[in-house]
Amino acid sequence: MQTLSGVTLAGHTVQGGMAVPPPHGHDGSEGDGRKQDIGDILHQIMTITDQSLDEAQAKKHGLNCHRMKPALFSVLCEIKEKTGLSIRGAQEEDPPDPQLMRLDNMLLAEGVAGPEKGSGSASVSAVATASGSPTDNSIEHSDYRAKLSQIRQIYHTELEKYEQACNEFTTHVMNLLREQSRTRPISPKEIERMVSIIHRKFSSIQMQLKQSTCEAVMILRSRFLDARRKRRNFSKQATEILNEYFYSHLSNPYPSEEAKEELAKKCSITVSQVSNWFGNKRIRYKKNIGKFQEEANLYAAKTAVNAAHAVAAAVQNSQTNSPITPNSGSSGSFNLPNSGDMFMSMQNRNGDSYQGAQVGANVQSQVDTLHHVINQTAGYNNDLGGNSMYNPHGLDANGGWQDAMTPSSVISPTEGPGSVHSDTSN
DNA sequence: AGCTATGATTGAGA
DNA sequence: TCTCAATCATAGCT
Repeated sequence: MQTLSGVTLAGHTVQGGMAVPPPHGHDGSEGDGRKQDIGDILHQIMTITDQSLDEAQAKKHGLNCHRMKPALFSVLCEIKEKTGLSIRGAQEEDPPDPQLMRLDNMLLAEGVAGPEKGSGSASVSAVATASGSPTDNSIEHSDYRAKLSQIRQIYHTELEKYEQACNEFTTHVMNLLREQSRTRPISPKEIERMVSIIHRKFSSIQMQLKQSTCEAVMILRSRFLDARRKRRNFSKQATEILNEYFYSHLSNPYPSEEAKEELAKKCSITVSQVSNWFGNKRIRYKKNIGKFQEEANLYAAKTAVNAAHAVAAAVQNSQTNSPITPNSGSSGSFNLPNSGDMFMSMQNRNGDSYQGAQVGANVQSQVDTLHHVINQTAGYNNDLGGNSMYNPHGLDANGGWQDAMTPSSVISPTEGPGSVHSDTSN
């Protein structure tokens, strides 16, 4: 309990020239009695600490019920306001902290703060766009998303905890101060100020939380980008699968979205990696066809052997009058002879499949084509120079792929396994 | 260490 | 949004 030296309660004059009007009543005859009352209250307040709790409680009650108590308290509150506490008054209206604003903006941009943005947060799409495949559902992206949402979750949980704690503490302090205001002069303004101090303290804790969240996001992001930048050669099997597709679709080496997905699955790589691979392959093949000649022949021969096996099986099937189609058993696989450029497809341009009675005719056509391919392959064996065998006819004079209809994205629905190309017909 | 092959990135263009 | 072309960065080989 603080003593208020220099306060003259008689006439309500305060040291320093401050004059406080009497709370109520203007009658001079009441002055002495009131003076007596106030002196009494002050005395009781000053000696309250010397007494036991029970006694103090009783005194407190007595004081609370004292008729002069409201007047005295309002005077004391005003004195407090106008002396020490008022000095800080002006400084307490803080402008928003620029650092906090920066952090808030950053968290918002990263998709940590603010409303949830579905599967693709702002940063994920930013990173994805930088990588050149915004719609790619690659392992890295889902991994990044998962980790980001983890950070987001932790951030929000912690924030909620802090806010809850802050509210609880504020309520507690306010109740305490209101309670105390019955025994000591505490103005509502003072309570307000105390609340704002509490809020400031909690917001500084929140700032730490925001700062570490930002750091976590930055680290995650840089790790994610580093992992992508780090180059690792694909497995031999993966390269083989990609090359097989490339050389069997040499007239139009633009896999459809579906084909890319399938290749990605088969090679255990991402769709964007497949796109990168084909992009690189097309450009490098075009730049130096001679260098790739041998590779091309190799894969042509390989495809032919696969074709032989498949057609043999198909012939056997048609002989036993089975209603099976050449596609059955491995539909969707681009390794099938009828999925590559070498062979006639079971599917026409509109994407409609030939059925039933047509099977025999198609098998015959495949056998014919196979003869052609096998003849060529034999030519390769007899002529190791080989340059005449694999004709890069897909390329036009301008370096573009001649019947490269439209890049995959446009034609893809009818492309994919079973589209018609003419690599072997020329 | 130097070289080549190859996966990834970037910017322009359609 | 996709592709091309140039380029970067690294793996793997000699």
